[in-house]
Amino acid sequence: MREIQGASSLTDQVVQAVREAVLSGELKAGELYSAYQLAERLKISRTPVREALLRLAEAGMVRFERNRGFRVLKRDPQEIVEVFHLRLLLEVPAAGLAARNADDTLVAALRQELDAMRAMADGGDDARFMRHDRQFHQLLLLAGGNARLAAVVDGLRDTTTTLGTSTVGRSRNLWEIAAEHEPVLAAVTARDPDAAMSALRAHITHTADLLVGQLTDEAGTPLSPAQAELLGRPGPPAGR
Amino acid sequence: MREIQGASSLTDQVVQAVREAVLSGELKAGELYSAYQLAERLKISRTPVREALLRLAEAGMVRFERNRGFRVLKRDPQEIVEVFHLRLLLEVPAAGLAARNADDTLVAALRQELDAMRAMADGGDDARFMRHDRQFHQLLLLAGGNARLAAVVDGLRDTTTTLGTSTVGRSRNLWEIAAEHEPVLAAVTARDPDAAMSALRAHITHTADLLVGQLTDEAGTPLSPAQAELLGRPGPPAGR
DNA sequence: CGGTCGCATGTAGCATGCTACCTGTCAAGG
DNA sequence: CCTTGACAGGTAGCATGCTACATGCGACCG
Repeated sequence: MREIQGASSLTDQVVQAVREAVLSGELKAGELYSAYQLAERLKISRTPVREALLRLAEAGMVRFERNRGFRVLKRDPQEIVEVFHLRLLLEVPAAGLAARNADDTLVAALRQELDAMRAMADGGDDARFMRHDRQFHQLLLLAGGNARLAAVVDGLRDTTTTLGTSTVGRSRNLWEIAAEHEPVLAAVTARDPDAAMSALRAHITHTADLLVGQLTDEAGTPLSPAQAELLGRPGPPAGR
Repeated sequence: MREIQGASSLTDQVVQAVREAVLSGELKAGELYSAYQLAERLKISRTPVREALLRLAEAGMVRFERNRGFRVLKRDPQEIVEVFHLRLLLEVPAAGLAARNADDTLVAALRQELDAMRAMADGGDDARFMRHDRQFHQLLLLAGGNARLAAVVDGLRDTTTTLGTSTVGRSRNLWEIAAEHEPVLAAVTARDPDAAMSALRAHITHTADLLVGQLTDEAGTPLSPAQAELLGRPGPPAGR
């Protein structure tokens, strides 16, 4: 018996639809929209639309403004920095635990996702690529033994996904990103926690740099020293 | 001009009410309830009740069962371990950053919260004590420079708060808990990141032990080695 | 011509109607 | 006595009605 459950609810579908609309630029950040019109456009009632927006509001993607509408929030560099700081703090140690506890099933599953990522990179299919990327990280995090940690990181990805796909020179980056997962997988295969941690740290840091660069190019405001420190100093300052 | 905004919504009030009801034992974990009846009991319509429950469901406090009702979820040791593992990963480094960046305003604010905690411990006022405890941690985390990190931790506390207040021999523990904050404050005052981190680590670990002990006493199932490892090995294995 | 106020418009938030469906019960049939 | 199946009760999920209110615009007044 399979669980269906997740895909069924109209609310869930709207959440997905709004995410994609923001990604595709159909809904622009900073702009004001109405749940009324959105419901009409989707040919459903206002209730599931509202509930979906409430969920997205809690995730920080939109904000309700009483009697005016809802606003798609802008992502500023500060936010990206914060999200990736969190990801470093959480994913790096989790990868270490995963490498320590790894079994062959995990290694095989990770390999499969990585292969899939490469295939999607060839095809230039951003969306599918991201799905497999995400799945790769999820597998790793779950293997770390903390399901809630995996859930938190998954939520964090939602907030950054809002940015992505500047659709420019993307396919080359896809290959680079896929390549960065290889050392992680190798370390897990070798059951080497330290190597897994540093490989993942490099990967996440690089991803952050790409996104931050993309945003600072647009906005023209460079990163503050304090922001840079969050990304450069993921763990306890370690050195005394 | 002051922002009011937050406290107004009926939905928010219901969220608060349900949290308190779970705490007070009015709503029992594992039991099945209906949004219908809850709305009737609160003398409001079903919509805000439903929206509040949806928010709590996302936070992992309740779960909807289609056409049956919603269930208040049981907290098992595994979950507590996961939450505190996360708190160690997030709060400890944040405390280090806070100590590094601390200014006198922060120190004064922390001192104030700690004093308030002691006063509430004297009065045996659990609820208020927890508010100041929470505020102490929030101040520290925000000083770490990552607002989102602070928000995530705040959410984590929500899920554990569901447990608390076994109301037994509590007042003595309140004093102990307050005392554990003293070294943290001292380290921040001295701008000593390492000391702040180890003090906070000790505090969080101790809190986790108390809660886990409370649960294992009830359930009789001791912690698995894997679970213990999550709490004992907060950061990157460090050595090496 | 500049400033104020009333009003039309549109929205979030709340209340309520409606439907499909899950579950427990109980009676009929083996 | 056990199995089966119709049925009543109750729920989540969705649709829709209703209200207070925030805003922009234009008329009216100074």
